Amino acid sequence: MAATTTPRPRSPSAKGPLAPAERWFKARGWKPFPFQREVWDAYLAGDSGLIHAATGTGKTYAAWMGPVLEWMAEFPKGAPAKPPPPLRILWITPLRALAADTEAALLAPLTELGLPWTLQSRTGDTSAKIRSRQRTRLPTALVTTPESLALLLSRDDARTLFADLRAVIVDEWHELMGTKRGVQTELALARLRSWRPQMRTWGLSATIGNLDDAREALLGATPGRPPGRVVRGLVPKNIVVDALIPPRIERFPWAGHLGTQMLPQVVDAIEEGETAIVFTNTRSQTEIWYQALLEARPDWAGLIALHHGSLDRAKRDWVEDGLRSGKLRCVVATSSLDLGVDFSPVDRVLQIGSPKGVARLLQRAGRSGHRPGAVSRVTCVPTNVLELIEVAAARDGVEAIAVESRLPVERPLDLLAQHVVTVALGGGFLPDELLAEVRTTGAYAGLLDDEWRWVLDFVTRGGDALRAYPEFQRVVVDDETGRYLVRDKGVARRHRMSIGTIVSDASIAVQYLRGARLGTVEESFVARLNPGDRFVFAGKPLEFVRVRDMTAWVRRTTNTKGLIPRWMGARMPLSGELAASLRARLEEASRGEFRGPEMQAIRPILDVQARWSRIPRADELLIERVKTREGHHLFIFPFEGRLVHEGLAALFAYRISRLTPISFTFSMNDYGMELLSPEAAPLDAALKAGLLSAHNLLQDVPASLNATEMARRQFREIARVAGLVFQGFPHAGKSVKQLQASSGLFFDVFTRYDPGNLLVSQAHREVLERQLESSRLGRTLERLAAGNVVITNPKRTPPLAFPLLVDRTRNAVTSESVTDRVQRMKLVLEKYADTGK
DNA sequence: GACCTGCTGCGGTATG
Repeated sequence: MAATTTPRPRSPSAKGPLAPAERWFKARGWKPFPFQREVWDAYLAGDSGLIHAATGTGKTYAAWMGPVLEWMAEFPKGAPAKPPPPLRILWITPLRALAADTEAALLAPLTELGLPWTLQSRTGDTSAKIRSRQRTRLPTALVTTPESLALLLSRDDARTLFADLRAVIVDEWHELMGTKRGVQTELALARLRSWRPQMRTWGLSATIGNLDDAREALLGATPGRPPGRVVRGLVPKNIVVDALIPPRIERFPWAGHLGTQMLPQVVDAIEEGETAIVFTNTRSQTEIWYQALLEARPDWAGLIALHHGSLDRAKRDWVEDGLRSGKLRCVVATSSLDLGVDFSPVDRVLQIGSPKGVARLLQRAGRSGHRPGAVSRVTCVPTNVLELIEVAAARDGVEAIAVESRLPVERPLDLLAQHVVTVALGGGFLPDELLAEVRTTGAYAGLLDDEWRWVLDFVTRGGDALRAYPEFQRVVVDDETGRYLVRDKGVARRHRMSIGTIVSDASIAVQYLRGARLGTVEESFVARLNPGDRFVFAGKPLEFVRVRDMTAWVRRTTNTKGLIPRWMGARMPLSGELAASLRARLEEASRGEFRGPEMQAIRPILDVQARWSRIPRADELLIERVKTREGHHLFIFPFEGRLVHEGLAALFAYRISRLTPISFTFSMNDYGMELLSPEAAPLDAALKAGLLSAHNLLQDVPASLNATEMARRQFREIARVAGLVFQGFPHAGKSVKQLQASSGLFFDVFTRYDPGNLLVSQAHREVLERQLESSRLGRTLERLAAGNVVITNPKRTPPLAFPLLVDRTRNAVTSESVTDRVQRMKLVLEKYADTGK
């Protein structure tokens, strides 16, 4: 390169307040991104805000350097080395594993810039040494989880602990927001802000549909607070969504979700890259695919692994290390690998089965190409013909950045009760002051005076029903000062041990007779086993020996043919965004337009659908009437996700049965539902009578299935969070069955003797919102009522309906329970209406 | 053509 005499202009910030950060970046051959400078400037100006950017694009240092620069500006000539400054920065993350990782990443600038700081994660490394040190003094910067933060707030010296706090950074805020863990974080932030009004809050988030809501929830509803920034980092990386196309579509199944027919293509795809993650939707599916891959490629033994939430932590850590170091060629995983440590060597991501949502697919795609500017690619593997449409729809969603929203949780009173006890422990409170503080959170901004009084009564006297039991009088009022306090040592201990909002599923451990724990399976699975039975778990063929102490003892065997455990997890419905894209793709197909390789491939099947019945347009509700030996089937296709269809099926059955006595058997999936009856249902009359009307929703919708029983089950979480049931000491804990039994007892007692109990109404509300997606259900009915109904009478079961037919044989829901549901729905709706929501 | 779906996450006592 020719020498040039032109002097380079000095960077304007070379001497400014950002200089140390610029120097630090330069030393590593980096250059700050404009958004990083923007955040630093905003921080130094005293602003709070939200940064949204993809992972691996420098948002960590965007958030971290603000407080670092502030400190350096305070000591232009160098800070005194000793003693290290007290807690200034709190870094909140939803994952223990992330805490350790973050700690390592943040340490480098501290040492290189010569800051006399201490930095520790309270979680992650749970060694007794760090714990006891933190009991006396906290580090300058602390990486922690929402639960650990709540524990800190329960210390009686909480206020002095945070006396020097300058900044709180909440990592992965999109993950927390929309859950009770997020609300717990909001409450903690409100507490900290009341002590440190100048404190700055920065959130880090992936792209979601409602970033402004996310910022509001994070920054709180304090009157007169500055609006706060939303800083956009490097977001739309190049993301490629493609698919493995079945070689012979006419031989590809019309139903099913395993997808092992695609094994050869998946093996080829794994071979193309250095390291791959194969995502599946369920835990049992990872076990099945792991075995299948091993069978296809025995030479991959030791090079492939599996990862899901029921595997022992040690095993998962081993897998994550193998992925990070590049020792593993392929890991089959559930969303347990969605978040967390950065696996830079991963260059191939496959998704088996429906992606379910745009955000979810983006998250998974982002696990590859984990460097700024790199291309992220995800390859979808259909497990049945119809999923090809979902792939095309998901790509549309990714291209249009039609990412799902995370809706904030509104005033959960179980968590408020927990928080009130935490604060009573952490120095005590005066009711009016705490109420004002709680109302500065987004979640409780609309908290009613009555609700607040009810919560106070609940923690001090146990509410109306438990008045007679001293153990529920957890908080007492000091006669002289009027402060609410916890005096009882046992109450304090039990409370600290049950802080948090996560309620575990029923499970029992699986362990070698002499040796390592493998993970956990459900009690119901073990109950089916006899000694000597074989099953495959954690990728290992095992022989069941016996159950003792909540542990299933096993020994190794060689025969890989055996049962595979199944876990009853939540049912993820197709997201509203993806469902809309799906309807749009069908609409195109109905006009004879087949864009892209997936739609081209599925064309023969959709031709069958069109010949036998019809391909519905986006504004059409397709209803297929089919008569078989089994009876009269109605197949109805709103394309709104399984949960909504569950509610709709119950509603439709109820409305039809009001016209004529008739009983139905149901099945549903993400596309629609089947109502099967021995006689033909009076469909036309029902439509005329308002089958699809959203009008009488509040009277007609039981909002559904076995609502009381569902609420009763939901109450387990509420009872746990509110502190009604104590889980017991670690390792000697109560079984989940016991917990379910005692929380069920509370539910029954409250329902009968304490009709005003607000936790019971909360259980009903949570069932409606979470398990039945009632607001989406209402919107769906409005959409259906505004569109056209198209009824066809196919001779045979067409492709769209076929999976419903298969599904029903698996788990039939009879309309016996519908009658019960309908009876109960009025109760539910009255309660729902009572809460004013 | 008659065919196996159901995720993730945290925290904690006591020690004669």
